[in-house]
Amino acid sequence: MVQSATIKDVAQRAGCGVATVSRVLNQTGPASAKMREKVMVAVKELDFHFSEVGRSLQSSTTRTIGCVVPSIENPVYADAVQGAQEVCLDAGYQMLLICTNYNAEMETHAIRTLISKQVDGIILTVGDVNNSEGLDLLRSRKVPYSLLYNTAPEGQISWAVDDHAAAAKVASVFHDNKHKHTGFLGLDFLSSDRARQRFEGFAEGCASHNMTPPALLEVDDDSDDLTPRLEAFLKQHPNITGIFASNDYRALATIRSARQLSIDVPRDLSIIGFDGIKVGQMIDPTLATIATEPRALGAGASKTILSMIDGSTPPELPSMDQTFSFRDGGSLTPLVAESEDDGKVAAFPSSNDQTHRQVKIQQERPQ
Amino acid sequence: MVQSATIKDVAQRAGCGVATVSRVLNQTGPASAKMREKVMVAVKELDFHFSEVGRSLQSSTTRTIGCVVPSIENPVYADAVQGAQEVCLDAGYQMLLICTNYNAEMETHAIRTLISKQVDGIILTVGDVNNSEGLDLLRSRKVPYSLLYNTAPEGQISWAVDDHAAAAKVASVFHDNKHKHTGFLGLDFLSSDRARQRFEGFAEGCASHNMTPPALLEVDDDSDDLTPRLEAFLKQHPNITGIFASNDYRALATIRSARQLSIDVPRDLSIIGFDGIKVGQMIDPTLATIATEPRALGAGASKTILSMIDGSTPPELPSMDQTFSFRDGGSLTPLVAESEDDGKVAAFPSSNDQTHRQVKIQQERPQ
DNA sequence: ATGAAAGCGCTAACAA
DNA sequence: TTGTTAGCGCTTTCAT
Repeated sequence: MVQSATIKDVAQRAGCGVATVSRVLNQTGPASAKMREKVMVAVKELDFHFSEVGRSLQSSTTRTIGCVVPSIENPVYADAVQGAQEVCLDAGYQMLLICTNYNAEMETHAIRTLISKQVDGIILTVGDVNNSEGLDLLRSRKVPYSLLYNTAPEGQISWAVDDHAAAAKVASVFHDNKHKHTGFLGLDFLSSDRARQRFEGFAEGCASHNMTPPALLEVDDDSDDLTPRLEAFLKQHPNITGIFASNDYRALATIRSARQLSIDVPRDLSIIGFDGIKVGQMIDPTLATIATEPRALGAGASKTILSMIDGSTPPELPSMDQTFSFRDGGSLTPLVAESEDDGKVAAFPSSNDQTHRQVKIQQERPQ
Repeated sequence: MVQSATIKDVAQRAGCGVATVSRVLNQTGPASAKMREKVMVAVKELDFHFSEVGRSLQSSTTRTIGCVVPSIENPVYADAVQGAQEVCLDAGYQMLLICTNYNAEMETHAIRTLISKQVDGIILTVGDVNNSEGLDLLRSRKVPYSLLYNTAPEGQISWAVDDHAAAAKVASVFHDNKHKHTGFLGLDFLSSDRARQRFEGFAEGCASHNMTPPALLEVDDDSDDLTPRLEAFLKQHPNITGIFASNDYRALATIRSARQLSIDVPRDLSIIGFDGIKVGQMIDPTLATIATEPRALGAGASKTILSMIDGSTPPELPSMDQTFSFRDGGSLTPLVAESEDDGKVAAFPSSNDQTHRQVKIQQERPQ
């Protein structure tokens, strides 16, 4: 890497002191027209640009924002980071990105690194908001930070989907469509804040609509073959008519597995996903889901950070129910109950015989 | 942001000079056991960490790699960046990410910025390899860089899919499945290197298999409603039996549009996509596509950069045909030709009447 | 209006 | 073995 021209080179070439060059270029002090001219010429000739490193050392500001997320292979984070990055760039900041792969140690290390690099602020998603070494570090160092996709602990700012409310909304949608017996498909839901919020919100929503408590289908790993698990699950809970999958990929996987089991979606089983990924609307049936706006959340987090840095008034967080919306899709269909005696009788035949299942439902359908 | 302890503070506390602290911490010179001890204690007490900014100024190295890609909303780039980032992190480097939104000005600006920040190397995808201001800049400044997803100009290194060969492979797959009349669906294909490569490779592949030259369906924008365009296209080219979409999203959109036109995929029309996104295998029909490995490419680009920086032997580029593989899927079906007289007669009924189309094909199918 | 010089945190050459 | 100091590129007093 060839040595770039420094301010000294410019000064020399322009025949003046470095201070003059600095003043001219930064418009931070007086300068005669001829000096300005000479400096500008020298700058052009040398194609001079300030070294941000020198600047940073002197100003103890780096115009860099750190961003720590689990993985941008997850499009939710990718989009959020993209949104955050754009806002930073517009404000003349660059973004240092570190992905932690859902690893707590990496998380702490990443934050340490970013502090060492003296980023002016950090946007981050942590594994556990209530127990994060990195977060403690940030607080003790008074580094501005803004949480992203974490449930905000009291008094803190987090740009996140209200998982609890969104999941409750799913329950209410199922209820509106006459589904009474539902299941929740989640991954690792006991160790992840977000998954737990979704399950609890869903369960509470079901309860408040007098639906049966959702049955839980927990998968260990997304690479698992879902089909046998789903089969066993449906055998065990034969009257389930709707499944809430904790994200869209798992919803798609569920549809696929159902198909392999000759269970038609939505005729025999309704599915609702979470996130609102783009492909959900490009497939058949389209995916009913909770649509979220990762870009907007990322952008918001950036705006919060920038306002903390320059002391301007922070952007307002969206109200809880603005962080998501239900998006209808072909994977959800209203259920026409066979009998309605007090809701005690299953709205769905309890036989697990697929043929029967299909036939019954076909009968139930409007046409 | 509270002021962190500096090396001076540590020296003071340990009762020694700054050089000693530096030597101890960097293990870069002699130090008595007791001095080492005193320093370590002071470091612990102050929770001292080096300021990378100070270090960078002095060493003119930042342990930072710049990464410039169009957009990480495109999962291909997101995955590549993730792969690149992981390799950097493992080597103790951080990554500055700038997305250009497919904008050439942004691209140049991004590169200038990264140079100002004195990144030690840059991984980048440019719009036009043969005419890039940013690339010129990098060359004149002798900044190590590695191209990603660009067709490598002679003598340069680029971690990319061989679009031309991959597209030719698609033609040969169509041929193996007895398709003779095909179409190419592309976006902005004349101004983008990659799209052009894919079209040309496909066209050449068709030619070499004595298929008719592919008909071109160019869309202006992914948000376009494809359905009417596809309808007009198929009306104009009634004997087309297979479409190669220039990426998987467009392939999915094509399937959806076909469905709206009562054209069954793959019965009436086979579709092959490009990229190999995850959802391609989760939907029905599964998507036949060119599978690529963005992570591996990103990781490779990082390794190249790192080797340029430390002067070690660079990783070997994968051979052209290792950069992709054809992945079969339900969206492609073999065609059973109606007549085979010298391949001059369409393998597909030329009527554009959908019903007829379906009926004809149903007759043709094995069962 | 301009320049000389101090100092940001660090490393490395040189002295002791 | 240890400390002093120059200097990396820049901004900012403080003289002039």
